[in-house]
Amino acid sequence: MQKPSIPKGTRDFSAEEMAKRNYIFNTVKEVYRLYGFQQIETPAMENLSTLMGKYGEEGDKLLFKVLNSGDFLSDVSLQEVEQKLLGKLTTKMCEKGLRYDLTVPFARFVVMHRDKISFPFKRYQIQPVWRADRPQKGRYREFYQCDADVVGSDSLLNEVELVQIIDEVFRRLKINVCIKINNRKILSGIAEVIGEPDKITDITVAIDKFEKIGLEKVNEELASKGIAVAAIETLQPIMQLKGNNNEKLEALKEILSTSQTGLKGIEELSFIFKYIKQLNISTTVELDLTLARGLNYYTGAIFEVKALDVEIGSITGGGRYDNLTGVFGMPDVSGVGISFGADRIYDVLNQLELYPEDAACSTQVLFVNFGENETGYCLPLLQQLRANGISTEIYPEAAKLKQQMGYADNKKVPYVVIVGENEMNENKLTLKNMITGEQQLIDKSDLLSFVSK
RNA sequence: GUGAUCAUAGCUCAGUUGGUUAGAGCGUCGGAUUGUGGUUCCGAAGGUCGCGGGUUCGAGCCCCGUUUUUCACCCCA
Repeated sequence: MQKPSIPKGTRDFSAEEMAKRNYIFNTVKEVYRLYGFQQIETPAMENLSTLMGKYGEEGDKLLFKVLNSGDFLSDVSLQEVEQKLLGKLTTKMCEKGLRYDLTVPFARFVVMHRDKISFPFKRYQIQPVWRADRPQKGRYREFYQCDADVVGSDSLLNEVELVQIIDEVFRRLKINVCIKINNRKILSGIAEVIGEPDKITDITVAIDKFEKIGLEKVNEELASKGIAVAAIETLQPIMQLKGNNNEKLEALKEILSTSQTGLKGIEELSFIFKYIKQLNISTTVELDLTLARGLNYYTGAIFEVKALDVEIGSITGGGRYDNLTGVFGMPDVSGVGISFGADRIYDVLNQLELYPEDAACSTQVLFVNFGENETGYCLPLLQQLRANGISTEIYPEAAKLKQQMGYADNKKVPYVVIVGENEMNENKLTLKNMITGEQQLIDKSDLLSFVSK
């Protein structure tokens, strides 16, 4: 006998866990719908050519590849195997891979269906993605993303709406969060001003760690990437800018006065903050210059959401990316989007015990099974309850009553109906309330009113 | 990819310096109670001590390898 197991970094979800997860998905879906987003789905597998090279060198390594069916060695030469030319071998043995995120497949979707899509296109997508990463806290090899993106619109109104969506979702979930916002153009401007415009990626990756590892370590990392000492020094006051959002933006205008790109970024953020102020959004929205986000395709605004009451990484992120579909031959289409990290939100809700009570229970009424005659008497009653929206079941076998009651108890069924010979003769039934333990003999026709409260 | 760490019943975990027949709680099943669950009492089933090799008279315990768990780094949600 072999012990069953599941692959590293994957999870089963129990009935109870699914109830909780669906609570999150449904909340996010409902808010997306309210803002006019439409749902799409794409396949779990994409052609490897669609995925490769879109997530950088690291990303390519983390792609799950799907072995060709049939004779997958047909194109492979002995020499390639002996020399372990892994790159060549995988392209010959695998032509498909599991999706790594929802954004790239979406870009592919837009390009393939551009004839049927009217722009701007607002889509949302809630599906699992896979990464061959080493699992650790809050990190899995299979996890869900809940993306919403607008493509084909440069308007900053989209950014404002996304902030509203974030605010709305977390208000509904009762999680206290802080929305951090920054702009890639400002980061580019900073890189220009300190005289290291080519090192923009290294700089953003380093300062993104500011909150986690502190100023000193960031400086060390910057130095190790070959950033000039003078440049690092110019960077210090910028990283530690104090004050409210407007004060920060004013200070930045001075600092970035020589950078056209930087000033454009400031203008964009000012627009967004202006509307957020008018809309009275209750969540704190903070300009955080150390927010960079690893993904390199962002070109404008970038967002990140942190839970205030739980120590966990970001639970939502997003941003603006110009030229999303360029790699697939459809230039000049800009997109902006966000992604809720459902698995981390799940952990937050669990730790804070914020799930509503009714997320757990399923069956409302269980009918005890005493045999054929009694079943015939009960089935129409089940039908009637179900027609009235009450989830109802009858125990499938005429097992011992003790066992049937135990089943109801385990499943937390609040009402049990007992019908035996006595009840049938009187055209009645016994209704037991499993919470109080009380039971009473009632008229068949009164059942619905008793259990529908 | 780098560095740690864990693995004993379905689950959570004990198990002394290497010493006879590996234990507990929970859960499951049966009974006390053949028409009454959640409480109580009695009883039972359930183990290749992750896997493979080694040291030893003797290994759950020591050594090596491997897989798995968890965690940190890289990167990321």
